[in-house]
Amino acid sequence: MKADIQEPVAISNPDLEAAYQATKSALSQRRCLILLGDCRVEYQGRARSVLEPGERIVLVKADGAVLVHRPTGGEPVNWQPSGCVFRTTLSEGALVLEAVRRSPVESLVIHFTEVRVLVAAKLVDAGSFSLHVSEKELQMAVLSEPRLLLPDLKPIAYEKKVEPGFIDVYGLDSKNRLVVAELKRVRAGKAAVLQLARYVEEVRSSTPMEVRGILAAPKIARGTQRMLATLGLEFIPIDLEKCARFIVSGRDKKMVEFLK
Amino acid sequence: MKADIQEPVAISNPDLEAAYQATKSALSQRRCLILLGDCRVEYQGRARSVLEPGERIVLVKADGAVLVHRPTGGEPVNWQPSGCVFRTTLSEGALVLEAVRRSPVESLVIHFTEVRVLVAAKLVDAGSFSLHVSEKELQMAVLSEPRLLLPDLKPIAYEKKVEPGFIDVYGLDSKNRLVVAELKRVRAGKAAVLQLARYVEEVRSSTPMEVRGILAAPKIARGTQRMLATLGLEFIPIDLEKCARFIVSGRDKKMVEFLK
DNA sequence: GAGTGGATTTCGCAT
DNA sequence: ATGCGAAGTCCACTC
Repeated sequence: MKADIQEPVAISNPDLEAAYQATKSALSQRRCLILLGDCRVEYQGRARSVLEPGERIVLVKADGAVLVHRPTGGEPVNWQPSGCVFRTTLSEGALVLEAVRRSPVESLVIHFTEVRVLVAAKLVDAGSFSLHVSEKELQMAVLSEPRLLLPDLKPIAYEKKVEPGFIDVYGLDSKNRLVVAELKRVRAGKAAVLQLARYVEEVRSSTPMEVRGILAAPKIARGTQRMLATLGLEFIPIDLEKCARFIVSGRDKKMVEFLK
Repeated sequence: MKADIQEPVAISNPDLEAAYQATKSALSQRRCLILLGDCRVEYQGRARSVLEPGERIVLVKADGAVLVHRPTGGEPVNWQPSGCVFRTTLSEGALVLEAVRRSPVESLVIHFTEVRVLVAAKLVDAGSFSLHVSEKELQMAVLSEPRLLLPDLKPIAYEKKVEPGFIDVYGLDSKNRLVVAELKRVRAGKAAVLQLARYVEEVRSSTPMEVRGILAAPKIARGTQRMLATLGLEFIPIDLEKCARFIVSGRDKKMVEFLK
């Protein structure tokens, strides 16, 4: 039946010949393919690796991305980014799947000696994905509602370039002190403090104005509080929940772009 | 049959009740679980995300890691690291899989309205994984064969602690100049130059000896060459292929450990 | 448990 | 293309 080609295929314990045919069919039709079984994996490219035989889950996606997953751990042990070219062969009692890509040249070769489950399916996925309160969105929220950071903050610029890097938020407070703020959406650590310190030092050396260095984050790592004080910087805790209410959309982002 | 419990299970188009039972069974037995079907995903924790309905592949590993993969792209759209606690429910005509973890508190909720394929299997994977020519192995290769870096290098120490961090390779050349080398297995960028500069500055300030700062990498980023010259540092291109021939095994690593 | 640094990081954005 | 910084980074290792 022709319609079956579009239906998901799930085969338990196929022999290698059947797995080979199903794999070639799935790859040529750009369907997603899942192979579960005993395999050996070699990678050569930016680095080199060998994964000795064992049971893994191999996922080949519609765009040619490949993932080899062991039974544990969140990350694939081997992978290949999308856009691979495939070669499937049956040789010496093994199903060999080779995924090669250019730029950089790298190849992933998977030898299956046994396939326990094979799944092939054309997936339809048009659902939108939205991630909220990213660092960028936090920045936008603060720029559109500066009181989230300081009640009397007037932003002048954002991502202002200074020698060590970019100042997240740059502005003035009601006492005409320059405000140099570093925003972190997660707990601020030593690195954030040092980053801020470099910005503040640079700004202070370039103006006679008083400069406030502000580290704004949900919380601060233990022990870094003292470092902040030593460097004459301030920590301001921010409420991500509250900031989330002021996240600005793409269109509204343009409203603060003139600050740049 | 009891033996079947250990065999991989692959079910096509199960109704939600069957999928629910199989999912609970797989999770309680800590088997790997693959669900392919139409789902909606919500994440809340360090950030927040919503993934509207569509067909995806959900992978739950034996250690409680969760991956939600769309039909394309190498990375999961949503995930949860290992060590999650699960709750599976059937509610309002949907199979709901909730994965929660502490520290940080975050939850991933997957609502399946349709399961097209379910696979559950206990995977046995004892195969070793070895990645060659890692930064560590490059370091070991250079320590065991210093001429890979300089024809006249005599290593004194490695990972030598100085204030800014650890010096990859520390030694002397035939003219009794101190050598401070920073190794990179990929193209060296500005960061590597600055890192090396800090080490060299520190060493120079602590000795009257002449100090050579050497950045060793397959190649160097455009524009950083000049920075190197300005800072009085050297760039030495290294051949990873050649280094690979001198990669030392775990046992041999002990041979250079006295340098530490 | 938290802190540090590497990664076949990947990804996105600006140059 | 390249460079630079962020990431729900993840991950391993140290303290």
